[in-house]
Amino acid sequence: MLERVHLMIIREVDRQGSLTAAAHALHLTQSALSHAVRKIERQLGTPIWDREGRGLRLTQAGHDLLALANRLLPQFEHAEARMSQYAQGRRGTLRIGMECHPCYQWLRKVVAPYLAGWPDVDVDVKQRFQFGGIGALLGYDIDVLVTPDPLQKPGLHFAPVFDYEQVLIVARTHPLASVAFVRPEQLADETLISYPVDPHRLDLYNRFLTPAGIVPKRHKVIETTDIIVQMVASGRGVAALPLWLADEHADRMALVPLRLGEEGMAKQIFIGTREADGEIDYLRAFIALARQGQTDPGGVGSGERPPKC
Amino acid sequence: MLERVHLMIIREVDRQGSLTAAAHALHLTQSALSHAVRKIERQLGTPIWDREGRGLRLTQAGHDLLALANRLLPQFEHAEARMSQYAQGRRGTLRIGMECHPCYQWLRKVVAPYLAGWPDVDVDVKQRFQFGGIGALLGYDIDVLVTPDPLQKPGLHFAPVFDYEQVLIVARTHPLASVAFVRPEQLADETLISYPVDPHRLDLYNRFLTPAGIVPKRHKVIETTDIIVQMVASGRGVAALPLWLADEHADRMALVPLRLGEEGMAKQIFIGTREADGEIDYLRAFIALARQGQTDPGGVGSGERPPKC
DNA sequence: TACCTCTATGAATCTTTCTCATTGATTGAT
DNA sequence: ATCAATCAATGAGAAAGATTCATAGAGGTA
Repeated sequence: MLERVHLMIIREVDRQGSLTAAAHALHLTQSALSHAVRKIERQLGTPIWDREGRGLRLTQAGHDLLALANRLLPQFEHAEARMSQYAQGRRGTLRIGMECHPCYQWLRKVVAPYLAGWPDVDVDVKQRFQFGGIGALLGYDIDVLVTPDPLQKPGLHFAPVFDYEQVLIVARTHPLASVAFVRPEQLADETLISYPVDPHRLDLYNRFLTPAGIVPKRHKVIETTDIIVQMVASGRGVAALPLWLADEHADRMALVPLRLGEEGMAKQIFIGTREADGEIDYLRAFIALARQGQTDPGGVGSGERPPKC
Repeated sequence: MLERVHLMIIREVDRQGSLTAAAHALHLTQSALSHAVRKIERQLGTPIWDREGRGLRLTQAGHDLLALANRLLPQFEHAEARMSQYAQGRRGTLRIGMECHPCYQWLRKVVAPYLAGWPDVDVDVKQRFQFGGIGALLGYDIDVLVTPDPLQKPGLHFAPVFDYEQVLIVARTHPLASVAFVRPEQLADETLISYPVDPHRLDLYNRFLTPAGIVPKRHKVIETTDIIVQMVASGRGVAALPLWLADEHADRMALVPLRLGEEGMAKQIFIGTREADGEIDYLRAFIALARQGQTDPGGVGSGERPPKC
């Protein structure tokens, strides 16, 4: 029978490149591994590796098993970690996925009181997903997804947590700095700075530039909000940010937030969960706390600013 | 270490309701199971069941593990099945997911030549998905998804396979039978028959009725195309079908296909795969064959009708 | 060719798992 | 209340399985 060990062997051989090295990594002798491999290959009836001289190369079957290992082993590991948390009296870990770069600051304001209110629950935040946030949610890599794209799917549930306005930030010395609002055409000759996200997922394109048939002169990609803000302040480009984030930085930097279009660009952040998890109390509590910010400005975090912004 | 056996035990105890019964189902003695359970609980540091008199009830930790078991065990089983196919010289099983009821007839015309061309590949078709077709694709429950909703996600790839026109079918005796095309208002007093799908996913609502603010008088749900057609022919309601399917039945039944709106309702069917599977030859071949129908009417199936319809 | 490195294999040993036999506890029926 | 039936727990011995040691074979390299 195909066992967890076998998957571990396959994964380790792939990582280390040889049976001998994998054996050491697994704290076994080379002989033990060889025996184990021989046995499982005989049981499955198909080789996992082609022996090429002194080396191995995965067969088609082996590739399948490696993919299986990479999918299943993390789940085993996570389950064990969770069990050991239960063992220590802790409730579990709430794994939060973020598909919304600038929401990080907002999240911190939700997580702080949550950790205080649920001392036996840990929180983990992930930001990179092989199959996107929805995939991570469906694949049980995360328990909660913070995203601007709610995407109704069976088995999932999305709830809005807050509304905000997306604005363009420019340096105070920028020619556009004094306009009442920005038109798409006015960006045709600008350098746009954004997070490293597929442009098709940026609302600045979807809802502003593309409908007007405009493409900015250049598009730079930067990971961190702080650097983006500094780049903009130094006049090297413009960027789209939530108004509340822009305001926070505008205090300290030479920045001006500009309305995108005459009406402004309204956005919403949603929080997604699996319907199957509907009864997990500490998860419900998190969502309740997150949504609370929407209607009760003082409820989340420092209270220095309404979370609705 | 948490092993596959443990998950099997947990699943089986849940299915059978008792350790003793589970033991028999697993071809073990009750004693063996008891020992195994005791050991894994000691290793994990947390009980999996609360002992209630002579019975067991899952703890929170146990529920987690049961969920894990239900997620992982099928994947082990599928992998083993695939290995045994490799062992027999077969290439594997192409698991096709269908999110498009009436496409079934089309699929048969693609599958027939595919099976002939790839004698060492099996085909399996699934139509029910816990997390929807996309979830099934991401969760490796299927390898190919046939769907009208392409839904671009990272890690997935969608390709259009054919276009068709969605029409309304009514009985030949129906008052609407002679109109040039149907307006939304004309359905306000009708009984609509559809497949059992969430109305929000029916384009008849999304693109026709809802924009006009119309709701049909009744909405009946039926599983099989044949029965739907018979119900319509007998004057008990109207239904939306692909034109080519409607035509097929119109030959034999007293049916009339009607254009939906002045322009008609154009639809497209897509075929989705995981990008990671891009190099699997028999999968590429399937997609190639499926798309072929789009441009080469004689290429798929009986040739009695252009697959584009 | 000599040498190094990697995998394969047989036999012995050690570890784990399973069964048997038995006990204690709970439930339902008489 | 007692008896019978059912279920889980446990200890000891048996069976099965995994690991190691020692060694051979094979491919690549200097």
